[in-house]
Amino acid sequence: MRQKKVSAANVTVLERLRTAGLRPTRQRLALAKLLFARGHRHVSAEQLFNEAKGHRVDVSLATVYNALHDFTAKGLLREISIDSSSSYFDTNTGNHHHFYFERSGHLEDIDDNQVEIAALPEAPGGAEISRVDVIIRIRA
Amino acid sequence: MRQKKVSAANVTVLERLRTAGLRPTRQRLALAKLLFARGHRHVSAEQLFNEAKGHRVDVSLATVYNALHDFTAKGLLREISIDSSSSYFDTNTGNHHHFYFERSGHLEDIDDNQVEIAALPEAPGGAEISRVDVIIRIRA
DNA sequence: CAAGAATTTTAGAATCGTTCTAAATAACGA
DNA sequence: TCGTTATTTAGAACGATTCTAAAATTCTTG
Repeated sequence: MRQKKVSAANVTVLERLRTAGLRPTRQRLALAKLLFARGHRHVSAEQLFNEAKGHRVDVSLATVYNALHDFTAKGLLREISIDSSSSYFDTNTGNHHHFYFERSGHLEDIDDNQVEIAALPEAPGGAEISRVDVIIRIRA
Repeated sequence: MRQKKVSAANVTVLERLRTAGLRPTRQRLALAKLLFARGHRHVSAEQLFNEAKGHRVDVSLATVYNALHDFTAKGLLREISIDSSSSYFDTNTGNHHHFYFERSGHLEDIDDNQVEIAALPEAPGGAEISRVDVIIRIRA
């Protein structure tokens, strides 16, 4: 295989994978670069797969699923299921909420500090709350 | 077919269907009775299908799906997609929120007045908010 | 650097929930 | 009752996702 120049983005992504305890394989590096290149994103497996193809990144669909799940398990991504037809993966893993555009299926982040929850019920049996998701559905 | 005694529950359900503009067929009546017999519930299509079988209600799976969607379209049910693996239908159509038990996949209603949202962002472009869902995820 | 162990990738099959099809049946209104 | 319209149905089809088991790659150790 041809030797590839190690760019700054490459190094960063490589370190992120290593730190997360994931072997930085060619496929994971390429997918991580696509995912984390700029700003936060919401992608489905199929979307990422097609994007990879567009960038001449040769990966199988199974690998895209594996990578998305591995990244999620290691906290590099967060999985979102709003529409039952498919799952989305969010590169923003911090506290935040979502606008959901019902017509298009599009998702948009809402910063945590834009939503203020004044009262919440106790979790039954004093169970631990893993997180609170607020989804604002937009009909238009 | 054998003539069936028209019980009070029957009448109520029949009226609900008619009022909603749905023909009260044998199948829809039976499913509606199962759904609305007591308290609020969250059911998947498969669950309702099996429950019907258990009650000697002879319906096809396709009809269960049709009924659930028809009921939802007419406002008798609300559809919820939290776990991407399957959809749930909630007999509680009023304003309320949910506990979601990640381990079991179980859903539990939270009364609207138990959650107080003090601040919400504007919908982009002044779009109309169709509803706000709050999901409290319980890890335990 | 070589060799072995452990992990990852892959194509394609398999699975699962859901929707579609088109024909048979049932409900409605006149 | 009759014709019209809506509903039900079995089974095929579908789309997203997971599984399989073999091949390839990465890591570790010497």
